[in-house]
Amino acid sequence: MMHDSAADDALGVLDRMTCILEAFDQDDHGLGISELALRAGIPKSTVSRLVATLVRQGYLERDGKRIHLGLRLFELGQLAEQPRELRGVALPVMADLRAKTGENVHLAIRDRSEMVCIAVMRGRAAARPAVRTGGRLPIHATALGKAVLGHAPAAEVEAVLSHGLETWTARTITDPVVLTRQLDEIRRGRLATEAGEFAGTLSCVATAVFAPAGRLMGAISVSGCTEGLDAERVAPDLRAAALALTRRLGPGRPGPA
Amino acid sequence: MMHDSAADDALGVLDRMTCILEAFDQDDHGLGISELALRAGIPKSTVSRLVATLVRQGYLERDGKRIHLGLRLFELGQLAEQPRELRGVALPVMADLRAKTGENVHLAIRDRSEMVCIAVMRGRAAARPAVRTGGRLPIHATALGKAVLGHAPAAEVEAVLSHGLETWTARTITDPVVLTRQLDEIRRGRLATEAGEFAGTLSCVATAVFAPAGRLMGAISVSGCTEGLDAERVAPDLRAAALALTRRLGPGRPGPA
DNA sequence: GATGCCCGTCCCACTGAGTGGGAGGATCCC
DNA sequence: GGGATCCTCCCACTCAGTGGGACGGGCATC
Repeated sequence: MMHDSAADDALGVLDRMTCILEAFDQDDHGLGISELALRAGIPKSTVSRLVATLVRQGYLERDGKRIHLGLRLFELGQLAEQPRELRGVALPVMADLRAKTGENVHLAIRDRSEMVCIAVMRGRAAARPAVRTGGRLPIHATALGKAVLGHAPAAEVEAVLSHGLETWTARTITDPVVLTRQLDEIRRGRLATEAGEFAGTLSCVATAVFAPAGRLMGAISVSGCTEGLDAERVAPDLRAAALALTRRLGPGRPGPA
Repeated sequence: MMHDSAADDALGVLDRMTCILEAFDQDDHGLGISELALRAGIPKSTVSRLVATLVRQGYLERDGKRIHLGLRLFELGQLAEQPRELRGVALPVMADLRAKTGENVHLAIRDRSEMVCIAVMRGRAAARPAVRTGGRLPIHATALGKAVLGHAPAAEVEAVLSHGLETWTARTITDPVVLTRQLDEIRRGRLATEAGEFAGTLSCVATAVFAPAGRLMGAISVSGCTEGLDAERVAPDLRAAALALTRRLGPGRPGPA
């Protein structure tokens, strides 16, 4: 039982569950047991049994043969610490920033070498945003990522660099030296920018968001078509938004425990 | 091992995990292992080990001794079928409804005998909304709940009634006959209303939301202080919003599989 | 700096929860 | 009706998971 040729096989029930949950992506409208078993790399009979349990718990739902992610995940997700802390206070600030700039506004949190998008607001006439809420972005190829990374401890920056800088477009920064130089400037107060480094025709300007105690929380950005977006124009509004966020994050808990 | 006096004890790892995740509620800012073990009713050493696994998977995060719900839950939650299907198309419609009425606007989905709130927008000068996004409401004591229940199959209505109608305020409807009569009217096309049946000073008007194929999706509501809210005034806007939602839900998949 | 308290982790012998190959039954399509 | 799929159920095997208790660290209090 449970012996693969390679060395990557999952061991516990929880790992199996994760494999199942992660088999879903945004454009599935329900998967069958067989498809799920295939994607998760787990025998069908095991998947069938696990799915039954997960349905009972509300993590999955099923409608005949179609299985999809359940309401309880949404519920729990709304209680997740970092998004909850930020989203509530950020939405009005983001709405204001969108009104002033007319562009797409994003709020994201760092997770290792990716950014997880916590909120998105679509600008008036702007391009379709590159992520949905809950989506992930590469940290080194986005303004949001660079804004956060610029204020992260050197060890963590190193971890990202050594992780390898994946190429997304011809303009993606893949040279650690170039990236490090940009991060230095960001640390000194410049806004993080990005032009076509992640998706062909999109550009973005971002800045880090701090809690009052100085704790780094995430980043907020303004983005739109590369031609239409004037970084100089949106800079003051973006900076003001970040400050407003810090203020609204309230007295908060003191720094790191 | 694992023998309780009562007959309610959880058996599998997944049940244990659920107990742990559900031990968190909205006003915790991180729990310790001991507190968690206490709430979940699981031995400390087991909790310690499970938490380590859940942290590795991203469902939990820990900062020193404080443990809280992790980003991955938020991520997965955003992929949950029902909220995803509705939220995206609903937000503009809700914003519009708020602009027209000035009151709080809610969108909710049914889960057994409760409604899960999928989106909330706070009105201009309105009372604080009674739920946050991701929160639950009793189905029989809210307009949102009654709006959905009015269009549910008789068997499901029966299940809710036999489940017992919990008292929330002096005005909560606890008589199955009275509730059934209201549901009949709602089925015939009346808007669902509620005045102080859930929370003392709040009132609400709601209507069901259908997909184009006629599939019942959830409900949308307008709510505010009992004195300030004029059901007659908001009714046309509310009905228009529900229709707009159906239209925006697109061709969609055909009815039940 | 000794005492007590509470914290979270680790150890390890025990065992039943979880496993998965295969049978079985339903459904659909050619 | 034959064949291809799909999902569930059965059941003997065994290893993943368990939890009592020992352990070491942090923090008041005396």
